Amino acid sequence: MTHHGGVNEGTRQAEPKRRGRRAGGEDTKAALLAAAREVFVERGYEGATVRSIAARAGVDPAMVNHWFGGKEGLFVKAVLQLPIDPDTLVERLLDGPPEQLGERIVRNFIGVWDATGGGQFAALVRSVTAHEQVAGALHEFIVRTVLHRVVATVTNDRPELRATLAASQIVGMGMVRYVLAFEPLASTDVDTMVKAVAPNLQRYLTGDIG
Amino acid sequence: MTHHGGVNEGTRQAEPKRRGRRAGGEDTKAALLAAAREVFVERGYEGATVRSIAARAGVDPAMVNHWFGGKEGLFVKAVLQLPIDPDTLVERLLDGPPEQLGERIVRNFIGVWDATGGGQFAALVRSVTAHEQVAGALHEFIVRTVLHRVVATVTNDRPELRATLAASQIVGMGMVRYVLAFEPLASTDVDTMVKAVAPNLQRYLTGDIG
DNA sequence: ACTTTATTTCAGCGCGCGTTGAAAAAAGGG
DNA sequence: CCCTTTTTTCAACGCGCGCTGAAATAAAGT
Repeated sequence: MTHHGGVNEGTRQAEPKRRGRRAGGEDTKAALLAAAREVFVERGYEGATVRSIAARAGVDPAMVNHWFGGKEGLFVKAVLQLPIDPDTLVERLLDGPPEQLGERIVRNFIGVWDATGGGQFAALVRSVTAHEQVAGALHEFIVRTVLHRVVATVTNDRPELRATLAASQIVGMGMVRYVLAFEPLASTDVDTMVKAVAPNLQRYLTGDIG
Repeated sequence: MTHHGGVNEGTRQAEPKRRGRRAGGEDTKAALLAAAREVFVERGYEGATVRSIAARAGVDPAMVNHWFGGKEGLFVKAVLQLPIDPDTLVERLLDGPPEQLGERIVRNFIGVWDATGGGQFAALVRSVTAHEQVAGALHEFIVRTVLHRVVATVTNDRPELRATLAASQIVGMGMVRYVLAFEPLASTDVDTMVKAVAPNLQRYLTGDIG
């Protein structure tokens, strides 16, 4: 992996990497973003090094500074970017009968995060340590801009508590499915998950919670 | 959420530090463990530095190597140690009518982790990145040695799925309460939590999950 | 073809990390 | 009291980190 050494003598025939602009079609920025998502997921913010990300992208570490202003900027662009627009999500969740809200939430949640391979969710969670803003972002997204608005349309009985209760089930599902990967839940298909989880979610949203 | 718990040795005076053995009564090992728990919780494994832990304990960084053989050893002793014996827990959970299993689980879970200030749970979760063994330990503890055995006493309908579903609700509750600290759930009293969560847990354990 | 601009590589700086080994100071036994 | 053992501090090592500035090269503009 790490071949370094200033040996000038011997059988060194491999010519040094060419400098200058890349051939057209190669996208350094995109390669860095993809590699960053992978490495941040695998190793967390502190554990992921700029050098390792650049290496996976097949690119010089200095590119991170050139394109993203540093590790922090790359992190924000790569991980903190949500895979779906909140307004679109709320709209989709409210499109249908209120008594199937739980089902739509489970379906959309799994649909969205499964599409990213779960990596983005894991990255968010694993980054909570490194950046307080991540916990804030999760709260802002999951609770305030989505669940709160959804809950408000179906009841006005302790909407904040109901929203966080629902969040606990959703986050828990994400943790077990994407971060901890407990089987069999991690591999269970969407329909089975819906049948199992949606009723509980529905109860948090509209049922009797004491 | 500036939660300062535990040892109050933080304000060590800038006296001319003398060498050699400490005066009797001071326990360097315990101070390091307490500080380590705090810092690992706050910053994760990679983010927590040996120097910062030692500083908080009011002790020289070299003490980490002397007493625990290094950062890794300190981490294992401080964080990976579970706050309750699994067998005791299972015994307590099974002591009572099966239809109140959900309630007993919620009560014991919150009771145990609240007692540590939630710090230990947060530390476990935040360490999943750094050490694969942590995810394994969580699975071993939550699912295999506790939930599995408990579920097996009440049903033989897909016990593994039921156990992981229950785990998803429990882990989710822990995440929202201790790691993400979403309000109002993070500050909700045990009885209210029981009324809200226990029925859903009960359904995962003994109810119709499709 | 020549100039300009955008992109990339490279060498290396300064810093903080985990760790080490020796020396110093307290405690304990004869 | 001296000698040994235990505990602690200290100075410093080697390493890898994020980041920088200049040089090199490809692409684009005229």
